[in-house]
Amino acid sequence: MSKWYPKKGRVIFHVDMNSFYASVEMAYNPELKGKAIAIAGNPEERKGIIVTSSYEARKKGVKTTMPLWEAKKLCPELLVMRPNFDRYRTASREMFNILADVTSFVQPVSIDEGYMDITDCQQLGSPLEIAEAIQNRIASELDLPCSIGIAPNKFLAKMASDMKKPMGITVLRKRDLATKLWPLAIEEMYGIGSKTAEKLYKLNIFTIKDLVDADTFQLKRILGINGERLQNRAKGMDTSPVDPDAVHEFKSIGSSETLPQDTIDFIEIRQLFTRLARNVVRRMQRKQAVGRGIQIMVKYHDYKTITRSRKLPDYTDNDGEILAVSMDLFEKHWNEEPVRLLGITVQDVAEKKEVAQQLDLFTYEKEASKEKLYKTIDELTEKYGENPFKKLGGKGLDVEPRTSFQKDFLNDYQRIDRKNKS
DNA sequence: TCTGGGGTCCTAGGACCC
DNA sequence: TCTGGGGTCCTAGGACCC
Repeated sequence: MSKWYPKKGRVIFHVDMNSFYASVEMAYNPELKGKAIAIAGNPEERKGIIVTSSYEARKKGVKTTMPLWEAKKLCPELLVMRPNFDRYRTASREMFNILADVTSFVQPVSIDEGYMDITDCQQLGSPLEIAEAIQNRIASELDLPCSIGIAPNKFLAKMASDMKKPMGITVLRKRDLATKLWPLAIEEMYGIGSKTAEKLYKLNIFTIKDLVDADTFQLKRILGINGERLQNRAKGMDTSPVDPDAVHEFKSIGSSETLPQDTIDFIEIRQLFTRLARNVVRRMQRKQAVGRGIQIMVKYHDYKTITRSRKLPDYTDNDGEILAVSMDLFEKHWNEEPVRLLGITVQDVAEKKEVAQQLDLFTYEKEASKEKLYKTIDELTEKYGENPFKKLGGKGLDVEPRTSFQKDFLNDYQRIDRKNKS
C-alpha cells in the first residue's frame, strides 16, 4: 500500500544584487552614498561606457552601456570610477557564502545574481521569512542591497526579483500571473531582446499576455524552438532545475580587447594577440582547465565582426600553441581593413584531471592490448571507438600521427592489416 | 565623441559515414 | 546509372544576458 503524497511545488528564489559595482564602491567608501556615481571604462582608450551606475545617477537618465560623454551630459555631477574587479569578486564570494548558509542548492549565474531552491527549507521558516533574513544579512554584514524574487520556478523568480528594486522582495505565484506578469510589455520579458521583440510586434504581440494567447505554430515558425519555450514561460511553465554544478562546467574561456585606435599594423596586432593568449591561459590555469577549440574574433573599424575557429587534435593549455593557431587563423582571414577589436576564445573546455583520466584509459587499453593483441580491425575500432585520424582532417590513415595513442593505433592497424593480407 | 568584455545557447550548411 | 535519408562533427554567425 503506497502512501499518497501531494505533488509538491518548488520554492525558488532569485537573488539579484542592486547596481552591484556601484553598491560595492559605496560600501567600500560610504562617503559616496547618496551620490550619482558610475563605473565606467577609460574614454581615452575608447572604452568609456557606463558599466553600472547608482540609483541617483539612474534618476538622471544614466543607463548601462551608455557612452560616458552622454551620461555626463545628462548628469554633470556624475562621479566616475574605474572598475575594481577584485573588490567585486570578493563581495560576490561573501554574498554567495550567505546564500550557502541557507541551502546548498544555490546556482550562481553571474557575479551578482543566483538562484536558490529552498523547497526543503521549511524548518527555517516561511519563504518570505527566509528571504527577509537573507536580505537583512547581506545588508547588515556586507552593506549591500539586493532584491529577491520568490516563485515556483526559475523564470518567474527572475521576473519577480526585477519587480521591486532596490531592496525588494516579490512573491509571484501562479495565481498572480494575470495581474503581475501578463500586463508587462513583451520586451520586459527575460529572454526577449530587441530582435525578438521586433519579430513579435509584427505578430501583434505587445504584452506578455499577447504571447500567452498567441498561436504556437506561428511562434515556432518565426522563432523556432525558442518560440514555444518563451510561450511556456509566459504561461508560468519552467521545469529547469537549480543546478549548483553549472557554474563549474565551463564551456569556453575567452579574452577580447578594443584597441586604443583602429590599426592595420601587424606588429601591434600580434602584440595584442600575444597578450590575449597569455590572459586566456592564465585564467585556464586558475581553473585547471584545458581546451581543444580555438576561436578568434575580429571586429573591424565598421563594426563588422567575423569569427574563425579551429578544432585541435589534442587538448592544450599552452599559450604558444594558442597564439600560433590564432595568428594563423588571423593571417588566413584578415581582409587588411583596420581592426577595432581582437579576441581569443578557447572552446570545448574540460578539466585537466578529466582529460588525464581519459588518457589513462587509453594507456590502460594499450597495456591490455600488449597482452592480448587485437585480432581484427573491427575489434580494434570497437576498443578505440573510432578511427582517431579522422579528427586530424585526413581521410583515413594517410595522416601523420601526432600522439602516442595515434601511433599505437596506427601500429596495431598496420599489423593486423599485414596479417590479413598474408 | 557613438557603441566593453565576459559568457551561453541555437541555427544552418557541408562533409562524411552508414 | 541513379538514387535516399538519418546521424554526427565541424565551422560561422546571431541572439541574448549581465
